[in-house]
Amino acid sequence: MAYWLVKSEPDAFSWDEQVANGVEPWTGVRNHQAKKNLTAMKAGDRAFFYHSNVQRAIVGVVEVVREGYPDPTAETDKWVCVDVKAIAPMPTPVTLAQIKAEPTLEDLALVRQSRLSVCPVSAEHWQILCDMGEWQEPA
DNA sequence: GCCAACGTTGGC
DNA sequence: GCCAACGTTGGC
Repeated sequence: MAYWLVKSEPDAFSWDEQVANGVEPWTGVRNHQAKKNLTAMKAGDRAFFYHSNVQRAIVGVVEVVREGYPDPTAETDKWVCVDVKAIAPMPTPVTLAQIKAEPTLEDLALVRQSRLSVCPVSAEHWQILCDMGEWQEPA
């Protein structure tokens, strides 16, 4: 299983909406590197749900339930989206400031490439971030 | 609101 | 194919 981090501006699409909707298509990616990451996602992969801009924190965890397919919101079929399902919120949201203050996370794609909206997360970094957020696997 | 990073576009 | 101009994203 691979791990990821997906970003959304809460003004456009928030974690609360993700929870309310359950399964939601992750659309609107118009960047080739982000698309590459979306394409590499497998069903069952986990991703952190990150609020950019106003909150700047990891606020929840989602699971990939449908692998890459053409993004219906794109004018051409060259862009890709996946479906993700809300699993649970982070008990303690992990802020960007905390992430930047943690030396073991300095290579995180989120930090190194702040504009990339879909980033891979290594298993080691995933574990560190789960610890920081006091993540508990739902029963 | 400003600015840095980065992607895209278009002239040459 | 290079590079300047411009637009967008996202942190501060």
